[in-house]
Amino acid sequence: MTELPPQYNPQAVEEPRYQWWEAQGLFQADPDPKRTPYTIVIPPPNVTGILHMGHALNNTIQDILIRYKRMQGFNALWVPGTDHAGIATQNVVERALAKEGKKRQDVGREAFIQRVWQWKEQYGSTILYQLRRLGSSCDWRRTRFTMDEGLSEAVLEVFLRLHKEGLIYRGHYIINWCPRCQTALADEEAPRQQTLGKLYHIRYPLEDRSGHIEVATTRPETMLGDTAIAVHPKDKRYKALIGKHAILPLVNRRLPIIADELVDKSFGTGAVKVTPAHDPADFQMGKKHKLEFINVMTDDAHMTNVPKEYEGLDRLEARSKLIIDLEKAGFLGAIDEHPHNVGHCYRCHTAVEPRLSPQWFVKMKPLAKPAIEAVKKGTIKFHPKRWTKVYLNWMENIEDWCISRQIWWGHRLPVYYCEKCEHTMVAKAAPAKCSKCSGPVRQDPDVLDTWFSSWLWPFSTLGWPQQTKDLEHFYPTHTLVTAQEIIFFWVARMVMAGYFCMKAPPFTDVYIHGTVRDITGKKMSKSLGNIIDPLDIIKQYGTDALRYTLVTATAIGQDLFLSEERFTAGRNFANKLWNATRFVMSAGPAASGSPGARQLPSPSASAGGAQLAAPLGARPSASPAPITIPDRWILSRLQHTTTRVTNALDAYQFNDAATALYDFLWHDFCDWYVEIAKVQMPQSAEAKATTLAIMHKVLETGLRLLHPVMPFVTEELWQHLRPSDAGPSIMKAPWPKAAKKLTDDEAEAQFARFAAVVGAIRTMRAELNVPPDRKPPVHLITPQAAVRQFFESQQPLLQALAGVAEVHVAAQAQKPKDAATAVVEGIEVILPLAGLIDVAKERERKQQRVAELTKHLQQAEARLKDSDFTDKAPAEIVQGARERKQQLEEDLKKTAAQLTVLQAM
RNA sequence: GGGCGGUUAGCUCAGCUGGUUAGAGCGUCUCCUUUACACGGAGAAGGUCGAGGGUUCGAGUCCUUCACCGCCCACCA
Repeated sequence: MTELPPQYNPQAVEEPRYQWWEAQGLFQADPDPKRTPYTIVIPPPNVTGILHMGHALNNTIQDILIRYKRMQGFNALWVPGTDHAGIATQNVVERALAKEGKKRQDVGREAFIQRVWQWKEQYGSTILYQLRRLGSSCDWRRTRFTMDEGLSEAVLEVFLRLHKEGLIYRGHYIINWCPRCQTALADEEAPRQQTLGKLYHIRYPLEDRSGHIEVATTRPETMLGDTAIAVHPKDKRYKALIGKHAILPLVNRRLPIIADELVDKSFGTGAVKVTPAHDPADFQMGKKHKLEFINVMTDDAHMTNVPKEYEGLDRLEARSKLIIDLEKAGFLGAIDEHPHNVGHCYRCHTAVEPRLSPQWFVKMKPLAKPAIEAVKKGTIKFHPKRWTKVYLNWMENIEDWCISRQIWWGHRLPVYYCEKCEHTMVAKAAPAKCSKCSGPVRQDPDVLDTWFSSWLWPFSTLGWPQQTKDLEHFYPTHTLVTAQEIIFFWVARMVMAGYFCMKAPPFTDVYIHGTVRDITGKKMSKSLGNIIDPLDIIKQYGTDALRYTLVTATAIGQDLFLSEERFTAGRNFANKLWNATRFVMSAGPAASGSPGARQLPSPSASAGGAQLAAPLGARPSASPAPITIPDRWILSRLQHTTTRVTNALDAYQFNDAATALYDFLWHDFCDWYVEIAKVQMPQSAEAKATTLAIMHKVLETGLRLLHPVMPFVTEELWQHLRPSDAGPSIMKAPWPKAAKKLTDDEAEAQFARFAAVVGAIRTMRAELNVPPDRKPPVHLITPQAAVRQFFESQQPLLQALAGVAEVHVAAQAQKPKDAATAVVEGIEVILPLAGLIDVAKERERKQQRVAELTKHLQQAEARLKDSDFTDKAPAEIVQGARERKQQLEEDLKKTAAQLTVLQAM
């Protein structure tokens, strides 16, 4: 046993300990039909990712679950991996190319993809190493990547199956187009930014020359692609115009005036120009009303298919010119300032252009059906429950999924076109020639949306489409831990894929945790500069501190607001445990090997309790040592804590589990029991042996319970305390079970009385500024013989913990002079302190106390007088109220008597 | 425009199925270098639980209206 330094140094412990765990193979799990599996698949971080607080929270929670279940004896598997993150990764490499003055088109597709792979090999594991720093106990042998061979096979397989069932089709769709990057962007890749734009009012003459209809637009240049004007069907102002035609200014195209409920009567003029090829809403109207789709912009946002004076102009040049021309021709109305949200390319910040383009889609409605059923039936449960509604609402209104992306990095669509006859073929490998006309074939240039591989993650990582042993044993997985942002993108789609491919749910429980925010409630983000870097925190405070604080900072599913100071709580807790262990170790070994050493006495059924009953172990102890009320109390508290922690973890109430352990280990164990141990141990060899055994047992059990939350410090300390018959690591130590026979209400009640008396004396000492070395005698007055007997037996403890000399226990109160007095739990506490008492001040304090007790007593009496209460409330509540009233009466009587004495002085 | 969450001590938050005198951490104040720990110990101050209404013997907890803060979804051109 080595000497422990007085401060816990996480830096010295964490990395070596982690490497040891990994080297021992403690994270590994293999299929074993004899054991019950518990599986988690990691939400794969982007391969470009670096660890942020969101990851830290997400993975801490998963690790807590996995470590907990592993200790409970489950065959616990946590599958790690990364996501190829199409656009994000392509960007990183494009930026590197840009430094060489090249664009991806300059190097070509093949070479570019080579570069991305090189980048991935070099940097793609960064996030995985960072997850190790966090203590994540993943089975790293099983690390997967969404572009791995096996996972790519799964992607092709599912594409083919969907296609075969008629669930994949090609169609036109309005997408976000970045004219600078020349690619389509998903909505989430084109975040909307508040932009101060202008709202231009333009007058379109009516065909019958009876006047004009005025519309409002933020993008006047799109008018060149207008093919209709729309109004709300119930808009009285325009009702008469529906079915008539207007003339598009400068172009002179004839536009039907249509009615559609999509139009907002209150916006602008209530009439809207319809440009089906350049606006998502207009697109819908275009389809519904069978309008013409005119694309008026090229890939780089220059005008095309327009009158020749505008042909080839940049979109913004065209806008300026149009405004001038409209003005000249008298078509232009008001121009208003108009702040609105415009999508911007997330990497170059260019305003995106909604644009019509051919894309591939998956029909979602048929896939959604079983995914809705599963959640409705409770096969899959959300925690907290409220997300169920969000999920179902989205699923029931699900739209088809656009799965094609115009980038290079990703799974290329297994779609081939004949160069000659344009026949379309879907196949895993390129067909040699067209199946229809034998012409040459080319592959579709697009790749699949990144989610098209991650929706297969729960089974593709276990080997699907092969029928593997892993799949058989570990699927369906159990808990999916994720953030609310990706319920739709990811969670919902995994459920659909699970039923489509496996005919079974991908997981049974979904835990949705909150978003990590800064102290002002903002999301942590680089651009806001409000990041707290988890790796910084790990360096400064240690991984356990980070984990503890994250877990206590959030109730189930609530967002957490972090400031750096909070992490000191976790660091201090780890240090407290460290020192508690130092003390226990220095007090003596747990007498390992000798019979009865680890066999704790259990509480006696007889009153008084200073007597030993049967030991915990199988063999009866040879030399029984007395077991005291505090002994019984701490063991009983341990049982309650075990139950509470277990229940909390089962209910995903991680904060409650962590708090329960903090309270127990810090307050019950360190503040009380360790101090008590210092008194008990010198009393006799037997007392010392028993106290030591209890301290070892309680601390060791507490460390097990805490291990899922704070893995490093608990392992380190457990290695020092480790009973000789335990396994090599706390990771494999069985999860503690609460022992009914050790729960002890009587000892808890007695101890509460004792602690209250100690507290009363301490308060009096503090308030009267009694010097620490002054140890007055104390008088305890109570008519209850059993209580007197108890306090008499606890004299040394009271002396040490309350800082008093002799303890006088009596049934009758004397009239104390020059004494501080208090009443707790019906016990009068009298502390003679000649020379320190300020009678006037004491009197005032006592009066306040009497007033307080009177108020509470009146409340209690009023309550009991109410026959509604006594009749309708449960008997035990009424009984409790009676007892409380009695206690208050007694305390009040005695406090009043003390006041009388003071008043006489 | 829909939906969801929040509003409890100076600050950050717990308080799960309604039941004694509403808790914690941090901060503040007082005392303590007591042989595990000053990343510590002992004690104290500090709250009409956002506002109104309702259900109930009983509401921080359930229902309802409102106010403010925040989030998600949606086609304000």
